Amino acid sequence: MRDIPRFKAEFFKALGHPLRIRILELLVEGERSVAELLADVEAEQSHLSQQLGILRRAGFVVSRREGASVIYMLADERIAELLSVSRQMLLDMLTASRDELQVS
Amino acid sequence: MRDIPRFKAEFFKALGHPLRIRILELLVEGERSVAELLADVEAEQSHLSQQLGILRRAGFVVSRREGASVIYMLADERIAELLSVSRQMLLDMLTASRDELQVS
DNA sequence: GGAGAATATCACAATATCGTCATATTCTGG
DNA sequence: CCAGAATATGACGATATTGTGATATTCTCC
Repeated sequence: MRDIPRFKAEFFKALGHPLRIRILELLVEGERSVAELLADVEAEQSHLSQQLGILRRAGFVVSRREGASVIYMLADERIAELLSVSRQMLLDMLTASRDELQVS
Repeated sequence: MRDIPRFKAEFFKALGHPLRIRILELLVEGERSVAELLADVEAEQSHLSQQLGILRRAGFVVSRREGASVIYMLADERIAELLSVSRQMLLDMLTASRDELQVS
């Protein structure tokens, strides 16, 4: 299996969009219908739906139909872990570059 | 600060390329010169250099010059953690979809 | 200082992703 | 069954990313 980097790159690429990150952050707090997501996010309905589709096909979220609406939830709790590790790394990077500016 | 999703997306986008993942996986094992990386990776020299630049600007790696060559290393040990979490999640996803095929 | 190794940058065609608008599908209530 | 709400899909121009080949830069050794 020499395609692991390819799969991993696909995995991370699916996280590489502000709207998709926003969606995942909302879903970390709990499952939500598309309408609820749409209310919390600044995006067109079709755009949201498309990004949900990308997350679904990448395996980050699962959906179920409930009457007229569709509910999305995280497919794996480790997604929250990924998001929080990245958040902490980002904060540290920002701090580091701020310190560098101080020095120079 | 309402641009956190934007920063996080940039962060993950920098991981969203097979060659960049490959580079990071090699650097998890220890620092390496560009020439050494080039030997372990199937890519043109200029392409490798460009992807190293992306990783450097994104803050994932740091480099130092040592004589005629340039040595790269991970900027943060948590990168190894990110890669291993993603690997495990990918394996689980593959297992899950294999099981689904069994059933149907 | 010049030749050549090691690395980085530039220019650019090929491809992929993004975001919008229009339209299709699936459900509910009457 | 029909109207309308909720969600998904298709088409497509705009923009970004990829990967290659050519060239620039930086270093070492003679």
